[in-house]
Amino acid sequence: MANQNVPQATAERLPLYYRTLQRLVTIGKTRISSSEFGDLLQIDSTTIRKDFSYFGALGRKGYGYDTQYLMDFLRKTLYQDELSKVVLIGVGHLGTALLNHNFQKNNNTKIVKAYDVDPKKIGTEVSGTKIYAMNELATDDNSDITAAILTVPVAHAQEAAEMALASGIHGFLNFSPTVLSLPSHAYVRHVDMTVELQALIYFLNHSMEERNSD
Amino acid sequence: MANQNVPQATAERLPLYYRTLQRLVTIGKTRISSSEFGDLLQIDSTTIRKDFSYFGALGRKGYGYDTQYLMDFLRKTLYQDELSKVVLIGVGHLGTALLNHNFQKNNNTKIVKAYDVDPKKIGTEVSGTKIYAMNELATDDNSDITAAILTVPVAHAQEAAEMALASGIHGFLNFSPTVLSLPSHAYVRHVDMTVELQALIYFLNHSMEERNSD
DNA sequence: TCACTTTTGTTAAATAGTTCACAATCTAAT
DNA sequence: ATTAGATTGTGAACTATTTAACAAAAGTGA
Ligand SMILES: NC(=O)c1ccc[n+]([C@@H]2O[C@H](COP(=O)([O-])OP(=O)(O)OC[C@H]3O[C@@H](n4cnc5c(N)ncnc54)[C@H](O)[C@@H]3O)[C@@H](O)[C@H]2O)c1
Ligand SMILES: NC(=O)c1ccc[n+]([C@@H]2O[C@H](COP(=O)([O-])OP(=O)(O)OC[C@H]3O[C@@H](n4cnc5c(N)ncnc54)[C@H](O)[C@@H]3O)[C@@H](O)[C@H]2O)c1
Repeated sequence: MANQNVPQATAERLPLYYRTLQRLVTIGKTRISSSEFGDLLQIDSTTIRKDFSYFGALGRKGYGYDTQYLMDFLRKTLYQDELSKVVLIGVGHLGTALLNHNFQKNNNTKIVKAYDVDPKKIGTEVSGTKIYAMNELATDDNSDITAAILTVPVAHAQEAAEMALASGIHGFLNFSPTVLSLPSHAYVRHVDMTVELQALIYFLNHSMEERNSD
Repeated sequence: MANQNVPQATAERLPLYYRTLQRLVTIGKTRISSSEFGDLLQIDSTTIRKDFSYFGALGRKGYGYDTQYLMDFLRKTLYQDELSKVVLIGVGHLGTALLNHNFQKNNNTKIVKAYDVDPKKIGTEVSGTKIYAMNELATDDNSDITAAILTVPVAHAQEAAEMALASGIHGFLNFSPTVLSLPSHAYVRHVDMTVELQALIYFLNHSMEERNSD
C-alpha cells in the first residue's frame, strides 16, 4: 500500500507529525500550512512538504493541509488503526514507570503483560498489568505480540531478548545500555538515556567553548 | 582543544564508544581493532576509524587501539573528568525511576536536587535527592547546574523549561512529548518514547509487508 | 470574472554521513 | 634483521538528507 521508498528519516518523523495533528484537531484547528507546521515542530517547511510528498499529494495548493484528513492518513500509515500488543520485561524502577504510563491514551498500543524473575513480583499486578514468571516466556506463544519493551538489568538484556524472540516476538524497544545481538529478522530500537545525557553534556560544553573562543 | 569540526553523528557515537571501552578495560582487554570494535557495536569499522580520526591519530597501524588510552581520551573529550550537576523537574513515575537509577555509577553526573509542585513530595527525599518546591526555582541560582531533566506532565513542560532557563540552566533532557520553544542559547535533547514505540511499530509492519510481497 | 496572493509539489543544489579501497606503516614471528 | 600479516588513516565515491528555488495550481476578495 504505502510507498516502500520512504526514507528512514522521514518515517521517524511521522509519529511526531501524527501526535501534533491529534493536538491540532482537538483544539479545533482544521487547516495548517507547511510553514506554520514547521514553526511548531522546529522543522524546515520544505522537509515537511517533501516528507508528505512520498505518500502522494496530501495537501492543496494555496490552502495547506486539512488536519483531520492528514491525521487520518497518518493513523493508517502508522498502523494506529489496529491495537498493537506489547509485553514488558523487567518490572523494576523504569519498567514500573512505563506500566503506570498509559501508552494507550492517544497511542493505540497496550502493554498486555509483563515478565520478571523476582518471586515477590510474579503474580502481582502493576496498573492492571499482570506480571508473569520469566520462565513462562519460554513456553508462551507470543506470536500475536508486536514488540517487547526491555527494562531488565544490562547483564540480562541479551538473554531476555533471545527468550522473547524464541516466543515469537520480533520487535524490541531496548532501554538497557547494551547493544543487542539478534538475527536479522529482529528489529531493535535503542533508547539509551546515558548516551543522551553524555551527548547533551558534550554539546553544551562544546558550544560554550566555541562561544568563548570566537 | 578538541576539533570543532567533529560531525554531529560522530559526537553522538562517542558516549557509546566510551561506555564500551569502560567495559573492555574492566574485563582486562588491553587492545582492540576497529573491526572487532565495530562487530561489538554493530557499526562499520570504517565509520569507527573515521570518527577517531577527527581527533588525530589515536591508534597504531598493525596493532589497533589501546583501550585504556582511548578510554582516557574519550573521558576528557566527553568532559567526564569533571562532575556534571543536573537537576530533575517533576518527581512522578518516570522522575522517580530516574532518581533511583544512579547515573553516577560509570557516568560522572549527579542529580543534585529535584523540583515538584506536589506539596506531599516537597521536602521529602528520593534515593538521597531532596525535592524542592517549584516556586523556589524562580529564585534559585542554578548557574552551576549543567542541565535539567524534564519529567513533568506535557502541559507544564514549556513553563518548567522557561523557569529553569531563567535560573541559569541552559541544557535540557526533555522526556515530555512536546517540542520546547526556547531561545537559541538553550540546548535541548528530546527523549520521546511514544515516538520510539510508534516508529518501531511502523518499521516492523513495513518490513513484514515487504517480505510478504517479495 | 479577474487580479493577485498563498502554498503546494518537485527538480536541482547543497550538505552530511557512510563505505570503499588502498598506501603507509606498524607488529609479530622466525 | 627480514618478512608476512595486520590494521590504521584517509582521499574518493557513494548514499542519504536537507534546503533552495520556483512553476503550477488553487484560494481569496474585489
Ligand atoms: N531507572 C532508570 O531511570 C533507568 C535509566 C536509564 C537506563 N535504565 C536501564 O533500564 C534497565 C532497568 O533499569 P531499572 O532501574 O528499572 O532497574 P531495576 O533493577 O529497578 O529493575 C530491573 C528489574 O528486572 C528484573 N530482572 C532481573 N533480571 C531479570 C531477568 N533475567 N529477566 C526478567 N527480569 C529480570 C528485576 O527483578 C527487576 O524487577 C537497566 O538496564 C538500566 O540500565 C534505567
Ligand atoms: N512514565 C513513563 O514511563 C513515561 C513514558 C513516556 C513519556 N513520559 C512523559 O514523562 C512525563 C512525566 O511522566 P510521568 O509518568 O512521570 O508523570 P507523573 O504524572 O507520574 O509525574 C509528573 C510529576 O510532575 C509533577 N508536576 C506537575 N506539574 C508540575 C510543574 N508545573 N512543575 C514541576 N512539577 C510538576 C507532578 O506533581 C508529578 O510528580 C510526561 O510528560 C510523560 O508524558 C513518561
